[in-house]
Amino acid sequence: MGRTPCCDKTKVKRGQWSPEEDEILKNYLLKHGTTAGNWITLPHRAGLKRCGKSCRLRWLNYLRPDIKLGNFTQEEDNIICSLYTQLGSRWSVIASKLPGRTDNDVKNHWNTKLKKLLATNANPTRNFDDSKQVFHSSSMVPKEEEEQAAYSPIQFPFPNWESAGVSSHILNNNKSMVQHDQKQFPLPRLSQDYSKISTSREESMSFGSSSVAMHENVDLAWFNTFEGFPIDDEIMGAGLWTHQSVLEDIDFPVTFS
DNA sequence: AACCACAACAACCGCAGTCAG
DNA sequence: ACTGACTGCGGTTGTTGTGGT
Repeated sequence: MGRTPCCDKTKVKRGQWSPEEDEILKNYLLKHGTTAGNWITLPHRAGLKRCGKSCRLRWLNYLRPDIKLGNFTQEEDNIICSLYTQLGSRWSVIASKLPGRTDNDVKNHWNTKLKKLLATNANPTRNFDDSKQVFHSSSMVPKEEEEQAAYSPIQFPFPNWESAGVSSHILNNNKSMVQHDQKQFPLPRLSQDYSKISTSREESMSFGSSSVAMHENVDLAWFNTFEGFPIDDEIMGAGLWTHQSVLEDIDFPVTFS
């Protein structure tokens, strides 16, 4: 026995919403709210020939008063990319960090723009050239790394890190000390074998304003920024998510390869 | 102008979780 | 504890717009 359909699809209108339908739905929900009754019966109550799920989606994604329309900002892009590396495709959670944005909006934006941007920026074959303090591609890619890349297209926790100038901050502060949360610990030296760093969903995490990747061959690689770290406002404005709870789970100082 | 390819966005579908009866 | 209604979510598809040839 199959699942009971939520509505009779032969009797409901489908496809694009007309301005008139939008107006009816918006007026009804502004007057009665979304909690008076359920979504299934709402179309009938409001006088719409639509599926309840369709009404809900239309309201949540486009008609709500607090919806933020228009292009995504660079800051929002960075937040999405950063959270995607940590959470995967949990669009509703990611959208909750972006006021006014919906999960559908974020998902579409990722699928049409950010995923491609990432594919361009995050070449999984990159290696770090310590002498030149840059990353470059290598034609020699171990099979293990190819498999890792296939598992997760995300190779860096912050896909725009290079264009944002993050690498220079990492590299210029190898010997610095930073202070954070009453603790002192050395900034790590980034592994020269950068290609071994994995940021698969299980292995990556973020804390403070810093994104960190862990790997069996690289105890910890410092990617981005840290409070107390001499970074500029532009990068701070990238809006990387603070995850204090993770910070509390880490014993400092950590070791670096 | 017509056609095609691609991008962007809107909407749908079905599954899984939640909760009340 | 079980069941079904309902909701929320993420994957996918459909539609429209735009730029190139």
